Amino acid sequence: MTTIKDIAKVAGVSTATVSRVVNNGPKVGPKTRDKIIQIMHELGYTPNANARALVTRKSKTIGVVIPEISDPFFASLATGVEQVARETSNQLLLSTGKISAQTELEAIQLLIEQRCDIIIAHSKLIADDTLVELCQQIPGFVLIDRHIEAVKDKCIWLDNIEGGRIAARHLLSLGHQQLAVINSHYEIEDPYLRLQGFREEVEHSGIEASNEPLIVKHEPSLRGGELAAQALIASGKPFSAIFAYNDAMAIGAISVLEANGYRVPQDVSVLGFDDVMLSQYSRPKLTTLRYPIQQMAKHAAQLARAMALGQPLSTAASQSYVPELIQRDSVKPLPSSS
Amino acid sequence: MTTIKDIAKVAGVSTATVSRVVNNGPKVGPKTRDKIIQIMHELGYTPNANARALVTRKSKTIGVVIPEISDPFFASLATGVEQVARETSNQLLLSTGKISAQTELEAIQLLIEQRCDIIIAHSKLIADDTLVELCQQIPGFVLIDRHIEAVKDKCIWLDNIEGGRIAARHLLSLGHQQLAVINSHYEIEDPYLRLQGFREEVEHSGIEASNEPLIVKHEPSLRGGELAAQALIASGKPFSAIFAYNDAMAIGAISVLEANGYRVPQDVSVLGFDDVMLSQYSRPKLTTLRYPIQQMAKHAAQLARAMALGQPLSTAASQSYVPELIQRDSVKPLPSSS
DNA sequence: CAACTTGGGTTAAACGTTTAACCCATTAAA
DNA sequence: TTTAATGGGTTAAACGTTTAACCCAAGTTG
Repeated sequence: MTTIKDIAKVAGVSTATVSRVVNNGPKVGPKTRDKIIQIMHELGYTPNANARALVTRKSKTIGVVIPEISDPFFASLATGVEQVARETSNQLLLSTGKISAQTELEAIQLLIEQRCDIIIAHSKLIADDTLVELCQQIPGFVLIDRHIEAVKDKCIWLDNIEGGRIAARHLLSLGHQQLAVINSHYEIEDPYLRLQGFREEVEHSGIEASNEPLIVKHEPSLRGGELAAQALIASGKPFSAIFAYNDAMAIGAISVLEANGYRVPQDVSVLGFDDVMLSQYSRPKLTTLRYPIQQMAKHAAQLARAMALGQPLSTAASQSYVPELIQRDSVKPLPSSS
Repeated sequence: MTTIKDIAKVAGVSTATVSRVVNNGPKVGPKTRDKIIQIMHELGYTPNANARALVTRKSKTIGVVIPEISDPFFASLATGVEQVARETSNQLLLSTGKISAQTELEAIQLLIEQRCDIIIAHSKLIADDTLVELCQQIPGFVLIDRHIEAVKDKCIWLDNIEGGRIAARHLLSLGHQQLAVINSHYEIEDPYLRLQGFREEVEHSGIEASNEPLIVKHEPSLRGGELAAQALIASGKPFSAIFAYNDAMAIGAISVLEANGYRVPQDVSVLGFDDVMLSQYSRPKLTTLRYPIQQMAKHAAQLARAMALGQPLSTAASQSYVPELIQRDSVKPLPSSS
């Protein structure tokens, strides 16, 4: 590949001068500039980002760690980060680590090796201590979807408890009393917190103790939702509304419900979570709680950038987000017949 | 950040020795090795990938260019590439360029600056010549979803014409005669080629000339599908089966059809294209043509890697893929009443 | 006219690695 | 005992940039 030296030789100038025209620097006359540009084109020169990063100690790349690309939720996350990358003319380095704390850590490690100035990590599995250390070591390191009190100004997260509360309040306000929850079976915080908020609100509402919510756990996927709904039906217990862990589970549940003669929302209401694009495509269109992940990701990236630059972020936006109820067609009031 | 020099100083050895333990090289005794590893941990050393790339002239990163991350189709593409990246312990650098030939080219340029050994580009807008040039300049450069005869051994593409034929054959074989096509309105090859194949087969089948397929174009999205279906209905012309440009359009069309009293598939059959995850989630589950994009992306990445390494790919797999008919519930035979 | 400034450069060090070319003890083989 | 091989290192150049520190000629000022 052509280097700056080749150009310099041909143009009969020093590499410093060539470097200056590449970077639109000062100290080079218009004549020389034109000549060099000309030669650069002829020789098909492309600057070497590695050499640059090495000497300037900044890589112009922003790294993202997510479990996987195909999940639309994480794709939204990446898109949010990509937007700020574009705005700040940075590159996007994407690292995935889905399986274990080990692979998540490796994914982060790779980004550090690349000397990303900015890193947005979505990690559910790595231990708090490790993450705290990373936050402290690397200025531009920010956590998304996770709340660690010790480094909370480097976290952007969703208030899952409040999410659970909002869900419960909505269902209760429509008269539903026989509630069911289809939760994720993963041992991470989110399902627990949502359930906690949900229960809190249910108890709060003075519903009869005998009517404690039915709870069933499965993999947070379409298939998991189907299985969960089957379990719910098989239990023989009555329910008029379901709060699902995410939209995929909600949609899976709906299809099993309908296959079993329940109409949604006439017989059973189903409330989703996340508001991925899917939920608009499903029929009935899904009522759900919007997880503003893309916006959060943008925020995270901006925060990380500010941290990396050492400038505190001016916008005083809260780092904790509250999901928003999106009313579509899968949740309806309980017929007042009872 | 700690460098190899710091380690060397503390350990009282040369940087060469440290470098060797970092890379599991030979020529270092077990005692020294252990000591150095120990020190590396204490000082929290992380190798600098940029410096490495500079001197070895290989970056261990594989670049992908796609229009956007959020589209599930492109997310699948990226996932395919990511799989090979993981298998070959490479990094994934993702560059998006959606709007114009200009931005697509910029996205590629960025990857070249990073000196990616391997680049998989999805480009619909850049002119043939430019791409041919890139293919020739960069050994590990491969095109996906595009077929340029001059560099066809660096292309992986779908046979769109055959896709159109398969669609037509399937619909015709079920007795449908009054056909409609909902196509993408973008001025790229794919919609034309599919339509071409579709028409070919229709003419071939000796259907009456008066029954030429109804054609309507819109943006290839859910919304576009809705609008297209409306246009179809408004035209007043009869149709019993629709071939949609992609699954999103198909689903949009279905919702409008049902809203207008048509039942799918009893009154109208709808055939999608792509088989994104969506199509399993929709109801009725979508009959569609599978675009094996993830597999193609894997293939492209392997091909690119082989090219970069100068080893011709051993597997003699064809570089052109044919979509596969996935039968679900949105297409049914025409009731033989007529 | 001496003393500055300014425009347009050049020189050379530095960034953090890798690696070819050496070097020096030991030990083994002839 | 000489020669050869082997293990365990060191030295120093190179990768492609950027940038601080110089340098010089041609104006400008006072």
